[in-house]
Amino acid sequence: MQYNFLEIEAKWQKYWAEQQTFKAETHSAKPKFYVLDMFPYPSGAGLHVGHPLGYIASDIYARFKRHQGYEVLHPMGYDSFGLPAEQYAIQTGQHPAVTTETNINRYREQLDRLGFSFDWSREFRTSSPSYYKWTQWVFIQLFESWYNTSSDKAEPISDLISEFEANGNTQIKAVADEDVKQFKAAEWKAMKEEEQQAILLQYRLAYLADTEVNWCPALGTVLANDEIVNGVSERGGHPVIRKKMTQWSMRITAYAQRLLDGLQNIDWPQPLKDSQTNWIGRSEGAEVEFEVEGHPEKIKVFTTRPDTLYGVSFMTLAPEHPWVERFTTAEQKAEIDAYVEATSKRSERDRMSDVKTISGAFTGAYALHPFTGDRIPIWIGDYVLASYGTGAVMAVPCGDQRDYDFAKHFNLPIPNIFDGVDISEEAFADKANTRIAQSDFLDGMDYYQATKAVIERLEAEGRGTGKINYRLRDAVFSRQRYWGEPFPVYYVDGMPQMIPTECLPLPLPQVDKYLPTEEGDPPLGNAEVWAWDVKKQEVVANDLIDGENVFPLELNTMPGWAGSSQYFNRYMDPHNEEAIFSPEAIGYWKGVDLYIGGSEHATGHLLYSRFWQQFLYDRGVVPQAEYAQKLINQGMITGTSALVYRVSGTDQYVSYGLRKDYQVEPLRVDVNLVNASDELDVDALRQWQPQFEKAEFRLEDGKYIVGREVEKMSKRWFNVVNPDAICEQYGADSLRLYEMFLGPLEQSKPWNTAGITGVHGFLKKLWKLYLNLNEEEPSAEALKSLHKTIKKVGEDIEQFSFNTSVSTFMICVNELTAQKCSSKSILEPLAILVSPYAPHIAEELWEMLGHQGSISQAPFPEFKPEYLVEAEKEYPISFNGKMRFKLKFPADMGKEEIEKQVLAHEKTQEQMQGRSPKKVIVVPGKIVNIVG
RNA sequence: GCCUUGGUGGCGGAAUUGGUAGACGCGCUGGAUUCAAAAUCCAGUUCUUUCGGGAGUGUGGGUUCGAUUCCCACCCAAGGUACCA
Repeated sequence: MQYNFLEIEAKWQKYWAEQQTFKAETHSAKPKFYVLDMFPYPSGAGLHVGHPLGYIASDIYARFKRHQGYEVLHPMGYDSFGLPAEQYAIQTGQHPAVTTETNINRYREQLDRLGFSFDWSREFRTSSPSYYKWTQWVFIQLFESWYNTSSDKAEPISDLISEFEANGNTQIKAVADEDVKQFKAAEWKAMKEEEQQAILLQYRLAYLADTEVNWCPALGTVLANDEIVNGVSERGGHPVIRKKMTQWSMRITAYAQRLLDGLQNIDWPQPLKDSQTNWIGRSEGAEVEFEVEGHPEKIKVFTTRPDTLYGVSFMTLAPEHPWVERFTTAEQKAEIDAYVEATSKRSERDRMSDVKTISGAFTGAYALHPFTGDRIPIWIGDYVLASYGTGAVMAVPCGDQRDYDFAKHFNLPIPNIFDGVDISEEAFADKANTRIAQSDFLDGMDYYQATKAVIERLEAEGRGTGKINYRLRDAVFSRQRYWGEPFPVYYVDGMPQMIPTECLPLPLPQVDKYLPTEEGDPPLGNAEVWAWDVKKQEVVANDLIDGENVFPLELNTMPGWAGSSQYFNRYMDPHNEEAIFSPEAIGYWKGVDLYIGGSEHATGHLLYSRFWQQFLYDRGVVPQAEYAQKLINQGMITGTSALVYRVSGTDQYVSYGLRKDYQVEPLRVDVNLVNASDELDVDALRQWQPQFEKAEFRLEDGKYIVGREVEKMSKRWFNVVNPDAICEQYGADSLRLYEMFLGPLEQSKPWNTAGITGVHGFLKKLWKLYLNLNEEEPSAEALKSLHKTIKKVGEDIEQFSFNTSVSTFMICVNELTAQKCSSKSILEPLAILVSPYAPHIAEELWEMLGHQGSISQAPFPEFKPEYLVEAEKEYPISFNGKMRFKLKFPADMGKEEIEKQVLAHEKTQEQMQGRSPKKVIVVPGKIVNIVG
């Protein structure tokens, strides 16, 4: 009987689907385990072999946990709102929902072929109204909340209103807009409703504000900072400019410290934690106020070096700083105007990449030193960014290299306030070795002492305060797109109002065109039925808008990360229509125990979703502040491109080894035309593309050998390998094993289809072992092979070292084959061990062993150390640390006896060549080392 | 520049707390089987060698009886981040 993988795999996939083998029960007496994959965006290109890597790993873990007796939740769904479907809609007029549906079906087919143990009954898509109902619901919760700094958590906005009514806002400690005005209770009560709403908006966690945004004209939308790479849009590479717009934002900055602190409690990869830490960018220092000569305004600066306050010799404002025009003197106006104009023309990218050019201009104004009263010239310079800190810097050239370079360039003074340090060549920025001088009351202090002293005095004199600054900005939450979640928002006199939660979901309206309107409104501006009737509580036609009962709805939609920020909780109770999830469901599943996905989401999805979770935790919706205890980043699988070498200007192609003798240009060809020995199928190439039809080949040893290059798997390099083709030729079990066998999960590694014959051959050998099953007592050898494997594989899975378990299986099967083992008592546990990795063949073998039903719940075999005990140990005998030969001794032989026998051995004499050993080290059970 | 991760045969990669470097697989070489091919099976495969051995885990030092593993300095690659005050 042959190993017919196609038949076996189809059979069991059908069985699992029909029996709902992997359906997770929320009301289970078993302990729970939640294994989650980052859900995919279903692109039109389908899956290539790189995509399932993480899914295979998580599936192995999920299946392993089922064998261990856990109730396992292992769901899958689709992040199905997104740009590509919308772009396609713009080009073709086809509704994005249609494209998305087609792509999802293709994904599902491909996923099904790989034999994953997903509970498909829980599947959802972020673009279905039944799902985004709850995305809209969370948005409303954020709108209805503010951040209380005193209790350090989000609280209902109704509490804030009560506080305003009782005491005004002077006592309140909250995270809010910078420019909130102070008022008393009586003043609050006297305000018009509209005015009150405007103030509340300054406190809400989801708020509307005029913000300077990254506007991408080509995409017609706003982008978040992390959607911009090197100054151009991540998708499409279009230029991005700064622009002021009224936008929804999320007050994620309120959670900066908690997002930072939370990292210590979760088992996530260090590089990922580092990039979140970096992104949040906490820095400790002081905010200092400088008076300006002849002006009522005081310039606030943030500094991390308050200890160097006496070293300030000038001040630099960002050219975009709002007060630049105000401070500039008549004489300097022309120069400043020209500089501001020039800076505004430079793109962010320009300013970023050009670090050598030093530029700036003097405003003619002077600030006054808070302690000495010295006059400090105010400059502007494009090295200061308006978006960081206060957009102003107190320049200390002796202690900061950029300030130093600026001072040198413009001949500004560089006072030295460090004891015993030479600053004639460069600034001195070493905090640890700082000793302050020429600084009045700070002289002789180190960095810590001086910083403390300065902050104390600033606070005492009311000229500044200690401050912690974060790089993290509030997240812009509006997108000028069609294919996203609509905001559950309508506008009364320009003030946003929430649609009642019982009326959700607010579904996306139909539009004729997916482009912005002629007036420049977002695509939803094309909808004709997009107004809210507060009486009827339903969406009605726009021409009914009367400003009394019918109001316009929001035209923006939510960004890509909205739908993925709480999906992991929704899987716990995905079809609940009454609540985002039931208390029982969240109470049982609690959170994700293992989350596997790519590291590219480090500062996007993985930061925003932690923010939403913290918020929902504050509001009592979820029981844990962090939703994923452990996270693993799977590495990328790269492609191995194949190159042919065309002799310039001809139709001749020379083999790899001959290319040096000619002037050639390398061309990439389809990797599927090349075999395991790098030989090209030249006839297939001639048919592949017309340009090769008349090609002539210069061979070496009768073969055409291709060159190889490892690079990202991509259609344009012709190195994409489709998992469907692999399943067809070798089967899903072979593919699963091979993906794991390639190397450690977290590392990136190149794909080369050739190697798959190794694991495929292993499965065939495994199959053969089960063809003549018997009930005989197993040999000691066979028991040893089995228990060695149980031990190693169990340890490997817990450590996510899947590559080494595949090797272990191979060794075990090689040994059992050599032993001619057909004993059921060995092969039955072996089938369970293999089952998480190669589930189809394992099910079939389980059936051959005489079982009915699925292997998936069979208990994981127990390791018994007594089978590994050996009577003899083969000792490596090394000389000066180098192993030279081996000797066998009884396992219980003592140190002295071993030493005696080794020294007496003729091979030892040979090695020593008459020298006498200086020292002999015997580690029982390990090694013998002779020094001499 | 800074942070992080990594560097072992022709290739992917193994190597418990420091204790036999190169497991396992690909590829390659030779052989068996076959009309032939595929498939399968057997033997060999780090380099070097005067066939005794010798060298060897990015480079150079150090600790140790013993280092791929620990320490110091450096080089290279990948990922993240950046006029961040």
